[in-house]
Amino acid sequence: MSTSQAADRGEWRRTHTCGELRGSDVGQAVRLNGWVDKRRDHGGIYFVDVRDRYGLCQVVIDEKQTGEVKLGPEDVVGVWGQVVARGEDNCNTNIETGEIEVLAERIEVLSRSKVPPFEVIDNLDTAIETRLRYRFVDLRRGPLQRNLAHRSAFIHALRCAFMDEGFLEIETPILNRATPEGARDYLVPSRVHPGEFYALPQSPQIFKQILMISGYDRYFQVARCFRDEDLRADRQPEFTQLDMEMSFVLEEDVFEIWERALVRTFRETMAVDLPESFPRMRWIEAMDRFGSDKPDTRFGMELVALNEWALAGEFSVFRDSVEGGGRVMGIVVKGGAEKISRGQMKPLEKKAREAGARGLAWWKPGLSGGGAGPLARWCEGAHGEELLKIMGALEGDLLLFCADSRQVTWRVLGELRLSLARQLDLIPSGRWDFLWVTHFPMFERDEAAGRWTSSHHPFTAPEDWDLGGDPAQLDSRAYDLVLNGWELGSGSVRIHRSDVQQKVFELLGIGPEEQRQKFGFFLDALAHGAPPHAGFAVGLDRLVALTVGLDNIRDVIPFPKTTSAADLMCQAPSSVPEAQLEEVHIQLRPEARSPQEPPSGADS
RNA sequence: GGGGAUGUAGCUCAAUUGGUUAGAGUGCCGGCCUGUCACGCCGGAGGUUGCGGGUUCAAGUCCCGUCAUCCUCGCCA
Repeated sequence: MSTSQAADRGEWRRTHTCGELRGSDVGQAVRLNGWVDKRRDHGGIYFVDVRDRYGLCQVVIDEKQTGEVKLGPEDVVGVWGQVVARGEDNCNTNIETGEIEVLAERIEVLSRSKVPPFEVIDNLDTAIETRLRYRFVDLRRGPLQRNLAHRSAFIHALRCAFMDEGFLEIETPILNRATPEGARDYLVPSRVHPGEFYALPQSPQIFKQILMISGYDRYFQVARCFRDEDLRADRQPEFTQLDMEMSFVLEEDVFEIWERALVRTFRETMAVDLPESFPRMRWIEAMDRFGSDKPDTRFGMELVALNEWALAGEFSVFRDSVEGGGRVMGIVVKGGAEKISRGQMKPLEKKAREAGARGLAWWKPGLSGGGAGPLARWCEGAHGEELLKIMGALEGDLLLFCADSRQVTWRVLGELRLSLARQLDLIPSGRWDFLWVTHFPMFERDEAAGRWTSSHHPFTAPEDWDLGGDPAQLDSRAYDLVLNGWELGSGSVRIHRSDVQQKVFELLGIGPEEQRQKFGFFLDALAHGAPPHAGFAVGLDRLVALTVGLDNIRDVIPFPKTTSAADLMCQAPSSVPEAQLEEVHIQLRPEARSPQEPPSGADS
């Protein structure tokens, strides 16, 4: 065996991948390349599994043939040899190439590997920290390779779907102008404009609207977006959207395009048949039935309104809540009387309080009235019977209640519903419950700042173009796509009239001067022939994660960042030499200065 | 910014009330083995117990601080 002779001569072409040889290839002379996986040395006979992203192939080494062979884990090798049948007794049905093996004539090590920090195996329980630090090893593992291959196929199918619908794929700038509102921007200092900064796009929103104004009536893009906000399992500081926009359309047109694209993509990449059309639900209905604007509709346990019943009863907490403009709602946990013990009520109550409730009223109805729980004494006789009827509950169920403002009631019961469903394993698997949520409110009140904010974004069209009446009551033409309780994406019919856009800015407390300064170009564009238009963007990381059964988006992203937005492999972010800062006219504040040493990454 | 969890060998974990030389599995290295495929057998190396400080005769263990990772609330138009 010689090291890198082949490399010196450039003879590293392979005839086959490690995953493709079959019984029908027996007798062929082949050349394989790959990484050394498992080795099984029996003295006179030496088995080596050689791996690439297509699979695994057993190579048999007889050192009388090949000379001495010393292979370490993850060495990159080239193997010349002959495909031979394993014989019935020696077949390995666990791998695709299990009928054959390659009898090595020559082995060359193209590249030696250090012992890897963890094994390249499918079922790995190594800490994510180590995996991210050595992501180049982690990415060799089957699950990651399958996830990224699926992601590639999935995005390809979506891209084809939009191309076939006549959409143009158009790129928009990464270096943008910082805009007020929305998430915190990632900033990039300008060298040629001292003291000025670009912002990375939170989304291509304004550019895609301008593309509509410019007549590109069907646009899409696989767009990277950046938001400098704190991370979650389903949130990375940079993420990918399939972003699109269309002119001369209504909501339904956008929905139908996406339904066709997703049906096709699920069929082509997963052999899953989605329904031709997804249900639509108004925002207010989602909130009243599920306590969430991204309801998981795979299971029931819906919220039940109990105002009338509460007013007919004697329980003053409930009565006062309703009379004070609040509401009383409840949920039924089927069979919950037995499944949720008194001791298990404590964590539920804690959860309710965390969601804003002042307490948690509950009732386990008894056979002949009464039963258990703080509410039992208020549910005796006909009043209790009435409650069971309204809620569709029976003896043996657990009934949970919340009396508060409608926002708190939604939130408390919405969270209890989800938490109980997970705890009691009520969520069926294998379901793809897509849902369009429509008619979001136009504005939300920011009490702390004493102003209105857009609940979607400030370019969203109102239901009423005159924007009359109480801003709190205005519906917008924004919509979300929800899958299994995850918000996959959002969009809206946009404002195409500069007068309406200015009115919305004013309602949001952005005065004429600020409008001119920050959005002048956009208002100008709107005043130069803007077609009515609407659009949507889907978070591909989330969608792809869901389709491979993950609740964390990290493993569908090749190089994800940690919850503190660090890249553990490259150790980004890092400090930079003073000279580089000078070029971009930046002087660090004292508390931001790091020691002279280059950053170690572990202590910044 | 707040809350919670975790941090011991390359990896995954254990270590009694604070008490002897910090152990196991796995991986790695060496030896043996001609049909293994989670190969087997024998042997070996491998530790700043995240970091800093404190309490104590004695700290992996207790206290304070700090860093990192994960989950989460706020935040994410």
